[in-house]
Amino acid sequence: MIRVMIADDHQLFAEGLRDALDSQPDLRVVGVAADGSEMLTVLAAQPADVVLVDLEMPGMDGIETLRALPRGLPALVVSMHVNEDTRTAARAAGAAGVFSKSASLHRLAAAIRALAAGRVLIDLGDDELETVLVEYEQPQLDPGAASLTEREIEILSLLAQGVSSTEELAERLYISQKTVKNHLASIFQKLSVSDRTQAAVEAIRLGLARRH
Amino acid sequence: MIRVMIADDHQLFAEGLRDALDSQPDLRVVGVAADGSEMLTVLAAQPADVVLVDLEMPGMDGIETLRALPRGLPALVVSMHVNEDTRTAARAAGAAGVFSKSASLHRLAAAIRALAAGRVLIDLGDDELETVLVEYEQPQLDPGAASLTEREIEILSLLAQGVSSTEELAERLYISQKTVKNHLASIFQKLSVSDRTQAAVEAIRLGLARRH
DNA sequence: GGGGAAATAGGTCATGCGGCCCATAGGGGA
DNA sequence: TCCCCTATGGGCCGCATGACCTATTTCCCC
Repeated sequence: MIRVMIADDHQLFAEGLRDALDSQPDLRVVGVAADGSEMLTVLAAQPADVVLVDLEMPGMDGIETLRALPRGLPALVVSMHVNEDTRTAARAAGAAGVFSKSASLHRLAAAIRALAAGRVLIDLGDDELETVLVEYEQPQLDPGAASLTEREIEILSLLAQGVSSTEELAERLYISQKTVKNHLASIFQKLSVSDRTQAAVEAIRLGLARRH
Repeated sequence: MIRVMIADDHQLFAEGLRDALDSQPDLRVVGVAADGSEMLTVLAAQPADVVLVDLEMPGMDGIETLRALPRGLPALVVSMHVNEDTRTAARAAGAAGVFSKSASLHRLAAAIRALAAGRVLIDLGDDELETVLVEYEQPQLDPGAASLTEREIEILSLLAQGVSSTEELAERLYISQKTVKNHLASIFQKLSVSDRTQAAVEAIRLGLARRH
């Protein structure tokens, strides 16, 4: 689980980003601050693995904040307007990457995973950056969840939508009820749960509810 | 269920807001567009009850978009910088409300509910606006969910956390297993579901997972 | 060509679950 | 005062569920 902290004075943006990143199964936003000094305060009480910093903030702005961050804590700059000047300034202040607010959530999540894994993105060319982001675009699931088969994921997805009875699951998948029960038994093992209710809760947590 | 559509060229903001609003049990984001003309296209295929429009967009900007919207579709302007000029321009173009991106998610959700109920916020003074937002700050739950008792919500909350067996539920609440089953039966009726798996899925959808 | 994983399907069995009865105590509103 | 709702608890019953084991076909990879 990668712990993320956000510093941005636009509350709607920060709270929206928080919910969006929290809906990634391997990311967890552990704090939201309106400026740099607030983030440093929160960080003291609540450690994080990656921080997102807006450049334009009242009070302690992004560049000052980057300089004040603990060494070894990767910081991603997320700014409204990104150009060569801001990129140079962010690099000099120690940022590990720069993204525009016009970037996609998908790419931002990938960048956060890359930073948490120790990669530095800010010196990469466009092609290299793209390669790294593709590498990290999938959520890093728990070992159990990662070994789920296609069919198992399909059943979990239905469970997460409230299709709970063996009968209806079998009808939806055009297979016998016995096979459904076999798949469920396999799912229970892999997710370390003991019934379909816990499996459904876990499926939702893993973000398997929307697929297919 | 209030259907919401978002037009904003900052993809990260739009996607974050989408996930954040979707996590409100009574709101559903049915479309995200990068500018006004794209939103009009999406609207043609997918009706919405309220639209959120950014003022600063490339292509068809916010004011033009407001003018082009169907009559009777309430629009909320969500802009980076809100001042008297933008407010006047938005009102003239037919916006029902104006919010800064520094507003809180909580207030924005309340404003969306107010707009969906036919209220117009843009002409209100600060105190009046506050009164209306307080009135709409709670999610408008389904009739069934609204009549849940405290104890039933407590059980749903545990279910949503994966506490699924009658035995463990009884232990957690210091009551007999029989009472747990009675509460569950009552929950099934109110939520129109037939087992605890469906109840858990519904509880998570209603946002009951975090309480207590 | 052979080995392994995935998807399919069957059998058995104890137990948990949900449906439908009922009862009592307490609190709050008509 | 009386009634309704909530929380608590019980009994009974039929069936679904989960645990354990075996088997076949297909497909991919070594």
